Amino acid sequence: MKLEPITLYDTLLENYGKQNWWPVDHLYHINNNTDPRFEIIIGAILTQNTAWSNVEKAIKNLKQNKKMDIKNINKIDIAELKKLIKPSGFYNQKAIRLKNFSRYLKNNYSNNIDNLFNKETYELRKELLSLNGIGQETADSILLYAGKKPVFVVDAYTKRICKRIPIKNLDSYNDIQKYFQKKLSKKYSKKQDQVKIYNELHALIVIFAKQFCKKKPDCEMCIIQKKCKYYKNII
DNA sequence: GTCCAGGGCCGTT
DNA sequence: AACGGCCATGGA
Repeated sequence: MKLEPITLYDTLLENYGKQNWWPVDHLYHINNNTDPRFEIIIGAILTQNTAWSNVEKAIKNLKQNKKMDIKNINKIDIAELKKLIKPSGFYNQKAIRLKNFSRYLKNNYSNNIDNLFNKETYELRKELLSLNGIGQETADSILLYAGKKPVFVVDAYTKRICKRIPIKNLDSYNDIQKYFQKKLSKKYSKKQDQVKIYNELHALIVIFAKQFCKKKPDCEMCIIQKKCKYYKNII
């Protein structure tokens, strides 16, 4: 017995509703003209193994200092950048990673983010992965949430529920990603539909796993216990 | 005080 | 290929 990705999606959607990620600060965009894609990319780097509540503090600091823009990240003194993003943790390496990306966008795409996302998706993915500080999840988050590319994001939660529920007994990032994309694209063949469901499902997995399928799971209240082998084994 | 968070890199097997 | 140590803050 296993839970199909599409069934997981339907169940989570029914319980949580649409998430409409990436969680950008909408109030900010009313008062500013910065491209939200910058905020998504910067947030994707800042949230590496970090609680989003801490990332929000760093983002707020960047905004208050008008640095929520790749061009300004490129100009800012790195010591100042470290200070602003400090609440997000791992701030020494993350400052370098933000600098890396900003230099990359300037040198290779003339600071034009449309040029970046006009590139063929898997060519761009390979390129992002070659940057120091951009791994698979960060690259795919950038491609999906900023670039609207049909790429499913796998994270620690996805890996956990894959094994625990189970969905399919897979370990590697690529295998899990391929499996979800194969299953979901069967029902959603159009690119924009895939973007939408990959977007929603990843967001739903995050809130679901935070609430129930934690490292120490809260199975008693879990919304998918009936479909979960792990739950059936512990009762 | 302890645990953990929307990872990734690097060195060692 | 796979694994362990490391990076750091703030909330539960």
